[in-house]
Amino acid sequence: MSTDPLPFADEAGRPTLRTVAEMAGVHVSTVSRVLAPSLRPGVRTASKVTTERIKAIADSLGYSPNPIAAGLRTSRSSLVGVLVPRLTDIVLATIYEGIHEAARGHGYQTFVANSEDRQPEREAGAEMLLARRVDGLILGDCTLDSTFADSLQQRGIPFVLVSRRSGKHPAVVGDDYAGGRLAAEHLLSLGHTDVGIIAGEAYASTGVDRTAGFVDAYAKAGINIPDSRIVHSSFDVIGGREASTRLFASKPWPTALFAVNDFAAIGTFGTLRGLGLRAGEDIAVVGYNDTVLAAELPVPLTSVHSSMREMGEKAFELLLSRLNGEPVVSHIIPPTLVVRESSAGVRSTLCIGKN
Amino acid sequence: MSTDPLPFADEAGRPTLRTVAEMAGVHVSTVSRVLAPSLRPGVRTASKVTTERIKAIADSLGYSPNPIAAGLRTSRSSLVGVLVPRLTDIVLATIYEGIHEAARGHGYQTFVANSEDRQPEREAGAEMLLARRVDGLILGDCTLDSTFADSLQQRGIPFVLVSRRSGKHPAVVGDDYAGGRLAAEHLLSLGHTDVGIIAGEAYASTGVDRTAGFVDAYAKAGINIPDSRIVHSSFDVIGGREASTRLFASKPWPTALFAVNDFAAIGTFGTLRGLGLRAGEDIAVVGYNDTVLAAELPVPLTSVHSSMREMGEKAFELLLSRLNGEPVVSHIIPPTLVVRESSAGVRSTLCIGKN
DNA sequence: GTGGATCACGCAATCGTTTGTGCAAAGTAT
DNA sequence: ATACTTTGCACAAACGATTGCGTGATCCAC
Repeated sequence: MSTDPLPFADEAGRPTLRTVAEMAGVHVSTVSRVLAPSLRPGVRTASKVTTERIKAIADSLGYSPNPIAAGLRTSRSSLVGVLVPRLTDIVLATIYEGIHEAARGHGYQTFVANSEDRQPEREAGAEMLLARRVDGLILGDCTLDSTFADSLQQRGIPFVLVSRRSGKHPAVVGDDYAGGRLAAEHLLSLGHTDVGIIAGEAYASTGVDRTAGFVDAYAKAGINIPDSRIVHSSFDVIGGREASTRLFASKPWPTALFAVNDFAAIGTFGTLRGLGLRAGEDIAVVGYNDTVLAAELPVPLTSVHSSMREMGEKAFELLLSRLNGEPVVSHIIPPTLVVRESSAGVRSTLCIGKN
Repeated sequence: MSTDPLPFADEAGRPTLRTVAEMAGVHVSTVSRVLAPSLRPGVRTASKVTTERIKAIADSLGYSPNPIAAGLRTSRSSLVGVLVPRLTDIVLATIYEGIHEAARGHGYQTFVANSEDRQPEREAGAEMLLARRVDGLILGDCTLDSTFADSLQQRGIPFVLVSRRSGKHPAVVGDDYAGGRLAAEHLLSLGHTDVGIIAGEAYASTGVDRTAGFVDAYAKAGINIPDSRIVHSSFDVIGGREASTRLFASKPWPTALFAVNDFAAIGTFGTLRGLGLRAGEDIAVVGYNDTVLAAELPVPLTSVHSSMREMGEKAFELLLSRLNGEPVVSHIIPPTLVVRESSAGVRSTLCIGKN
């Protein structure tokens, strides 16, 4: 079944550069130059005929270069590290898939670590990735207040941010402010003057900017949203449930809800139901991210669509530019509003009657 | 701000073994033996005093070994590759988190690749991971029919399966057959005799076993579930919607639904709603996996709980045993049923009236 | 046909660790 | 004191790839 053991193969029996060189009757350095042509100018290649022969032999042997050995020599790993709060958050998982795909397309692989959105884990995760000698970092868990990104920059580590912005560091984010405004204008057009906001974590630019865009759009329409109508929360179902419970602790109830995250929006459904309110009938609910679930819920959820996959892809490309020493410019992806039944027909007057 | 450049540091300015050796006035080999003590018998270590001194210097320098260089020498990478259909599936993401955590606890890191449940991507992903010289593989996307695992075994590559079983290969899975039976017994106890099954992909043992357990439990109760009531689907919301649409294409309608995946169960909600049926009132719905969403949905979803995180952890431990040459025994995790409103009060008689 | 440029390739050092072997110094037994 | 074991460390050879430099051979112009 198995072929004869190759000469000069590695421990696992894989052909090495030497195997190919020996079979082609040339020196390993020639093989290396043929198989991993340096991009730099002034490097001389082999003749056409030798090149073809070497490539043919490498192909027939199924040679694949040992990235560990190459990495040792070049001190480049073709690896990028990705730090996310958690992969079980579908938003981050989708962004990560985008990063992963773009990286693959450029000969890179990705390494991911969860930070749980906690500083010790964040630092430990980054150090772990750096210990693995990643070429650069993509941070999906940056906080507004933290100096973590600053310290990375001081250390000269190439990185970009994704999803959340922080300071002036290069980042690929959605236009969260505009997204918040879209949600606000939609609810304003339906006549809602008393709205509640499930605002997400106060340290994440996503929630903060979406909330700001929403509040400002209301202000522009002459409506002030009091602080009591803005409740922070985690970006998940539990967070939405808890925040909405607080929002509905006393009357009058708002006639519409804006949650800065679809899962938080889903979390409000339980609360509403407990109060005898039906989303999409008695109260309007708008989420954010337009995750795959939004359209398929029992009550399809109106949501601000952000291209998460694209965000991941762009983030990798931005990091790649940075690694190549090219100028980097932050990228902002415009959102769109997808109106569905959770808000479509819920005009404010209907709700006011209920209260 | 920054300290003086270290002598014999690497390109990025990190201290190397040589830096430590030079400062301690000993040879690098001594430092290596102190800092990375070999487990093998017969290796001689340094004296207590030298050991302490070296460790102190390494600590103060913040030395961290270069895994690339170590990997080149030992041809071990302390890396395990994980192959999943997709990380945006929260079930796999949770399993992956479990793997990741367990790996970290043992000094390993993980590399993940998506296979999209397609054979070419599966092979490409595995080859990529192997090219990166992972020490072993954890496959979360094995199919029942495929010979992929067989071929890996023939090549002598250490691997274990997780979530899905295939052949006799070592695996960590939930007891899907028992889980299907739990769901069936619950619905039987509510008097449902005409049930539909959203069975998942025909190539995945999870869906197949859950369905078999369910069908067999019904058979035991003297009720035969016809093939027309068993519809295959993808393991996501869309799959649930499509499958349920087919199930309800003609009357009589089933009075209960068992979906082998929570997301597929959620997908049925849209269909049911379109037909004027309300899950938890007119029809009973049972899902599988008890994902975080299940409890928080507008209609909380009855679901079979499987410990996905634990599954991931155990899978890593199993792989570790295999890597250490210890005997490996497959592990089966028992499921439990969590009853919620989507089925709790839906007795069959109520539904029959509707039909 | 000679000088110089260019081409095609080999040589050898190197990346940072690990580990088999060698060898003094110290310890132990006689 | 001699012989013999143990201890504590240094030496050097790997691991597989990359790359600056050197060197013969070939080519072109004159």
